[in-house]
Amino acid sequence: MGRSPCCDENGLKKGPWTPEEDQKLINHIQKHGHGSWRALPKQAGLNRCGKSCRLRWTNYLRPDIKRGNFTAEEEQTIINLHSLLGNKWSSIAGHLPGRTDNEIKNYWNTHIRKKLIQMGIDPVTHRPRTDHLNVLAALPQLLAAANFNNLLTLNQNIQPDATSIAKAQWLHSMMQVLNNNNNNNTSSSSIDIHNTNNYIFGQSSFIENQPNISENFYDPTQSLSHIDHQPMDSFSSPFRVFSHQDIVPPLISASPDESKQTQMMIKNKEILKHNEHTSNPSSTPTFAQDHQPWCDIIDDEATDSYWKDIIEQTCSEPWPFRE
DNA sequence: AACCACAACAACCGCGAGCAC
DNA sequence: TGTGCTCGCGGTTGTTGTGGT
Repeated sequence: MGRSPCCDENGLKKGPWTPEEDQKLINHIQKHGHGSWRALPKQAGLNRCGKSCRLRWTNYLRPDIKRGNFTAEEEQTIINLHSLLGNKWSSIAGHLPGRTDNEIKNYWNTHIRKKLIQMGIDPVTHRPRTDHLNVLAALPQLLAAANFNNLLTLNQNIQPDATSIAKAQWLHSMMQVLNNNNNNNTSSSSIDIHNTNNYIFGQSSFIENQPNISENFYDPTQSLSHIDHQPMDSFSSPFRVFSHQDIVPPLISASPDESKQTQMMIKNKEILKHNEHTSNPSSTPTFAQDHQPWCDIIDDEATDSYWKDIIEQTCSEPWPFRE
C-alpha cells in the first residue's frame, strides 16, 4: 500500500483556486471527463496536483452541486443519519442530493454540533450527555427547558401540544440519566438501554418488539433551525423514533401540523393504554410497563408536589460522584 | 478607522482500501 | 504474494467575512 506522492511534488500550486483555474478544470472535464486524476492536471494545463483538482471538482465545481443554505429537512436528515452512521460524511451525503460530504461535514461542525451541545446532547452518541459535571451543569437549563408550568398543566389542557410532550420526554430522559447515576455505584457513565428513554434516541427493545406501534408512535421531530437564539424554554427534542423500516429515514416535514400531531398523540395514548391492558405480564414488557412513571404523567393528574418530589429526590440524594 | 474575536467554509493532509501488475 | 499507484474519506488547518469594541 503506497502513499500518493502527488502533493509532495514541488512547484505545484496550493491554496485558493482562481476563476481561470476553475474554468480550465471545467473545460477539461466537460470535454474529456476526469479520467485519471493524477494525469488530469497536466492534460488540463493546471499547475495543481490531481488530488487538489479532484477536491475542487467534487466539492465546488460539479454542476449538480446544490448551493445555498441547508433546509430544515436536510438538517434533520443529517442529524438522523449521523445518529445512525456516525461521521460517515460520504454516506450521509449520498442521501442528500446535491450536497457534498465536505459541505455536510462543515455544516455539522459549525452549526449542528454546537446546537446539540448547547442542548446538552452529546453530538457523538446523540444522547443526553451523561458525564456528571455536564449533567449537573445542565440541570438548571433542563429544568427551564421543561417549562414546568406547561408540564404541570399538561393534563388539565385537553389537547397538550406536541412541543410540551417533546419537552416532557426530554426532561424525563434526563431524570432517568440522573437516577441511573444515583443508583449506579460503579460510576459508569453509560446509559442502560432498557431503563432509559432510548425510544427517543434510537431503537429500543420496545420498538424492535412492537414495530406496529412504533410506526404510529408520536414523532417528536422538530427542526433545530428554529431554536437558534431562542430561550431554552422554547426548544424541543430534535430526535425522532426509528422503526425497522426506517434505518434510512425518509425526509420528513420540519414543521409538522400541530393538529395532526395532537391527533397522533391521542392515538398513541390510546395505543399505550390498550397495550397496557392487553399485554401478557409474562411476555416482553410493553412500552407502558417499561416507562410506567412516564405514562402515568401523561395519563394521570400531574401535580406540583409530584414534580417537586422528583426534583427534590433527584437533587437531595447523595451523588455517587460527589465528594 | 483599527483592531480583535469568532464564524463559516474552502482546501489541504494523512491514512487506508482497492486495484493492477 | 508483494509492491506501487490511485482514489476516496475523514480530520484538520487556513483564509475570508462579519460583528463588536
